[in-house]
Amino acid sequence: MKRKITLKQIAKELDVSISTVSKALRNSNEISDDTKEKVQAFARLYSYRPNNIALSLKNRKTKTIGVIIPEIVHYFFSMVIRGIERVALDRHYNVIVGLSNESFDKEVINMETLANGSIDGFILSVSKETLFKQDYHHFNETINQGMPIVMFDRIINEIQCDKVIVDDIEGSKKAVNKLIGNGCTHIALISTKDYVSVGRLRTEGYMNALIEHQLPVNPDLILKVDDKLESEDYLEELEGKVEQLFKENKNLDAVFAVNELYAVTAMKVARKLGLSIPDDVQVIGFTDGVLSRHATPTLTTIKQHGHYLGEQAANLLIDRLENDIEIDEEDEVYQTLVIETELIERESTK
Amino acid sequence: MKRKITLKQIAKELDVSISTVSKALRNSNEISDDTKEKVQAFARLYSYRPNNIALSLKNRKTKTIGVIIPEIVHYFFSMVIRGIERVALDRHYNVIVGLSNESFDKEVINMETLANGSIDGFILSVSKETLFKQDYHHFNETINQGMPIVMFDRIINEIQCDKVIVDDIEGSKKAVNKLIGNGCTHIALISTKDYVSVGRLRTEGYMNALIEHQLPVNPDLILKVDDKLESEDYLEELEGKVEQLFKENKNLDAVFAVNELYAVTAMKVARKLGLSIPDDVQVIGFTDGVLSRHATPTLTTIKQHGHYLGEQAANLLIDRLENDIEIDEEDEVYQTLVIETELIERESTK
DNA sequence: TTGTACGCGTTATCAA
DNA sequence: TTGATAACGCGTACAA
Repeated sequence: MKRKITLKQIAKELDVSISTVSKALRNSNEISDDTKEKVQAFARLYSYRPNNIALSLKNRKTKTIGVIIPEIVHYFFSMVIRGIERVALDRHYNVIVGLSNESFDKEVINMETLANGSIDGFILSVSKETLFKQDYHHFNETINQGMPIVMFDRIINEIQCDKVIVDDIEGSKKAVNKLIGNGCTHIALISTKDYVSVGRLRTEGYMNALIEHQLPVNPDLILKVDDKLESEDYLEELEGKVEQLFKENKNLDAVFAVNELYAVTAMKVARKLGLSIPDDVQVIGFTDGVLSRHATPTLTTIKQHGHYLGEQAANLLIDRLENDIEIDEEDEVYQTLVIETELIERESTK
Repeated sequence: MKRKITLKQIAKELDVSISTVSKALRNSNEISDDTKEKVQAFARLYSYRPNNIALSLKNRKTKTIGVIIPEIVHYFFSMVIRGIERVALDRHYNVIVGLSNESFDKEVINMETLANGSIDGFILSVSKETLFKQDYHHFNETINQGMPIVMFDRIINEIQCDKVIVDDIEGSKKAVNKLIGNGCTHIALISTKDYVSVGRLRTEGYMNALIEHQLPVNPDLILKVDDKLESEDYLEELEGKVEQLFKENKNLDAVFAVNELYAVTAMKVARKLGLSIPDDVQVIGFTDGVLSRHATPTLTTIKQHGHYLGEQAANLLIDRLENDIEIDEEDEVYQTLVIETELIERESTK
């Protein structure tokens, strides 16, 4: 077992100084061709690679991005990570992933451990608990320490940082407009409670579309589900509520759901009640994941382009890290990128 | 913007030496209570935290695990990451994630960048291309440098390292036994090409079960699909092949598929051909993911306990890292943990 | 009780 | 053309 070799060891072996080795390896023309040759050959033989940690310490930058997401077993978030990873690899950055698991405490802990020198900046999506508590001190502290943050999807408007969001309002409008265009007039909404920003925005888009088409906004058609962690019980409860929605609104002719699970559940309930999709009820979901593509019937969805979003977020962060011209003052300019959504039409709509 | 504070700055401010500060903060009884008080108060005020990078360099360990997986948008792999993360957080380790995207080159690059000091050890699942090429030099080199590897799921037997695998053979037997128990006699298998180890093992389990029940192994009932990256075309091709399987084997009364997608596809094709599930055809898949739980009908599956697998892998690695008694010689003892599978019965079987 | 010196691995600067 | 030294931030053995 040949341990990792260092400059010092090479220097000792070849009986030259450490700095000579260092320069020779970087092909400095301070060094004679002879020595360069010798050193490089030896280094190659022992496959020398500079130690990242030492470089990080010296350069005061780690070339590592910290990513904190609420949940990884989730189509959208894992697509975002894929996008971040892709750009990071291209631009020679590493990615450390922390999961908040929707918990405020874990989010804080994860951020604190990473902020102590392990990374150069954060890309994160805020946990539900944090959104609920509205306690944002950890974000502010991180930013105050000079560590940039890029928030995506679940963002906090008041925090001064770069943001990348999905065009939730427009996306929802697209969905509802499609349903209206198909002749639906009693369109139900299945959403989350309002403290989840994306649920709120998608609800807004839903209402905007109705209003713009002079259709009434009927509160009875709006179901806001408590978004607990997924469990068997939860699923039954969800189905129960959706079934109730259908039964109390016999004239319901379409459903717009703010995520895949709600949409698939709506289809399941509709089928159970003997309704045919898309003839009796048309359904559109948000997030174009595996569930939508393989549901029966296949689900029309609003695609968020999570992969692209991740790429944009990573570029935003790395750009800021590398333009380290230290504007320093209060007049930092932050961007908010909006990623367009796309309507993917499948069998659940006409 | 108050930049991260260091021992040096505290020392300067309080007009004491760096080591005094260091000791005071670690509550050394070499230091007077007065000084300790003063230093600690100051440190608290400026929320001093030791720099991880400096510690890593000093201790020659990073307390960071490198995880390389082929794909993140994948139920099983993301569950494994969740498990790894959980243990890592508990045991005060960070997790750097690298995606090989099923590519040999990316796997190599990712490992090389991480191995140069960024991490203490690897947890990884081998990419398909690597399995196909059978080029394992990067694993051997890493291990030779004294960096431990834990392989999971897609492993390589010849490599000397700890391993955690799913009990693929037994799991498949469970599935097929269940189908046989339900009276099925013409059980089709939809699997991947053989170079994917798990596909091969699951095929083996399928055959074992048949043989043990004195049922014939009929090659016509075995479909081995080329496992390309998921694309629209690929899906159509898959459906075509599965449909052909059904049509050429009218007596087919059950399908065992080595993943969710194949299983769901089988159900879709069966439905299209007017076959009822589970009355005409029963279906079982491998991997108990979202797709299975929300398919129609819901899918009976073999659950792999990916979360638990991840936890075990992380514990195995960290145990090895921390028992650094340097056995050094050839007589290292490596373990292979086998994670039991579980049959989750749902609507697609009787 | 406090401070000095050293080393972790690297690079940059300056001296030889 | 080469080498010594300092610095990145920390902890610790040893000296004062």
